[in-house]
Amino acid sequence: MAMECVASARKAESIGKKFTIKGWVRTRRDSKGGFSFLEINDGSSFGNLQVIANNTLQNYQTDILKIGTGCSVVIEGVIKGSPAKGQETELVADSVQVVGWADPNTYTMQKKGHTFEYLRTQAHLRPRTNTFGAVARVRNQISKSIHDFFQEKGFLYINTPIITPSDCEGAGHMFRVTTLDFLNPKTIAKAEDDFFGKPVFLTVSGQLEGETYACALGKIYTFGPTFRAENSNTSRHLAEFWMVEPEVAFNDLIQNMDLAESFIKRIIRDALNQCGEDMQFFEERIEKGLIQNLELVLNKDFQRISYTEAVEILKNSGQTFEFEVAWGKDLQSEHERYLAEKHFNGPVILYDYPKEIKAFYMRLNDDGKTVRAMDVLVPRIGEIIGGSQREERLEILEARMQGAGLKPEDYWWYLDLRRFGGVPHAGFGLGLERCVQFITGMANIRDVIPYPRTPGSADF
RNA sequence: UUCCCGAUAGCUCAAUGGUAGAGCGCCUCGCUGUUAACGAGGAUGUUCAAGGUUCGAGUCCUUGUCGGGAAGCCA
Repeated sequence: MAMECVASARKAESIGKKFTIKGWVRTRRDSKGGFSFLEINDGSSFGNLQVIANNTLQNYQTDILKIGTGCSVVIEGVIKGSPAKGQETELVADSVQVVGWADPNTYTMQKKGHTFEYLRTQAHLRPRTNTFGAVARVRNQISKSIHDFFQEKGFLYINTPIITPSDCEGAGHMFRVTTLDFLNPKTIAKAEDDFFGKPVFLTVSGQLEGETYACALGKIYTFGPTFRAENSNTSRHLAEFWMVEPEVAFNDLIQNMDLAESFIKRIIRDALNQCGEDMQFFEERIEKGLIQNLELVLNKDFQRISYTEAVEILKNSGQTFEFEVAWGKDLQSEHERYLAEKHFNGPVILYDYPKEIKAFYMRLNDDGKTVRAMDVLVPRIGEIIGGSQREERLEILEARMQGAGLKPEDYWWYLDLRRFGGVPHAGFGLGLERCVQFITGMANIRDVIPYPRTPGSADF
């Protein structure tokens, strides 16, 4: 990393070296001592590089004194130790070239605090702020950790289709993909006339296709965009989000839990180690106690209890919940948060849920009432991972599909995995944006993806 | 989708039914190895939209639009 960027220029080992820095001005402060301070950011680190621009520069009066927040510049100079507090190094400019001006009367990114609500209307410029720069870097690190984690374990990265004729969950609304013009009814004919000759949708999960590759190649993961047309208006839902879905042949639910736990811990460890300055910012300005909470999750063994045990704990908790706790009912957010935040004060994995509240493909237990499902709950977020051991027995799977109102013949290829060389296998899904929320402490999911897509809103 | 809250200067917000305000940002000047710099002065308004009540509406009523919070669904 001998690149000439702000991140390296800020390090003491760069003192004495000649640098060319290309970036955007955050602030300018003039000194009547005969020079100006410029704070430059180029995205390579959270902190800015302080530049000293002396009034002996030929364009000092004509350009430099007019530089404001948002201007792009190319600056050449030598890195020196900074005589004042606040930064280790500074760049003493030999030349300052303004590449692009930013009119301070119309430029919407001001030097000081904007609300996240306002910045959402400026999604194209918000990456120039401290917060969104930090989110982008941490999100990138998480994506890298995801690939590193699985690649180092020998998983294959599989790209499952985004346009699909199958409905993975058997529930939930999907986005229809069509070339038919619904605004012009005269042209509408039949579904067979559509581009693919049948109804197709944007994927809600790559799991089923992922299973086919796991049942051939052993260990795989998918990592791509996912779409849900649910009318969910919350700080934790997007219509378009990114999901990671590992799938491992021959794994059972316990091995699935082990994988999920080490996976989460790897992401946390990398974020703390690789994004220290960004994480410190989130700790100080976004969520107090964030780092301590992450270290708690990193250092604690995840508690593992069955759904049935969880129901008993909640019933005996003495807490009054808005929603009733009863075996057979799904746990509500308040219940999950009580378990992760109050009762265990740390991450919890719940498993063996009633079959009625879980998907058809989860393996039925011998009790006939529960399935090999698991949810990983963490403090502050609640469910961050959901997964299961898959049903590998053909007859039971067919029966459960029919019980869920699905036609087994529509899933002939999925059932073939059970007909030919079938094996136990297990996997889980992690929503990337929820993971970014968990790591950064950002309260609203719309602020951890560059261009959020939510019901009634697809700007930019 | 349900419930609650909100919409006023570029931004964040004030304003008993009676003359439209402040802080920040911006501009000018001053001061300073400054760093959310500081001090003084200045410019800035279709009060979200459409109706209604009233002598008079930013303020009250109705509808709509947009935003936020909580819940449900989930990742």
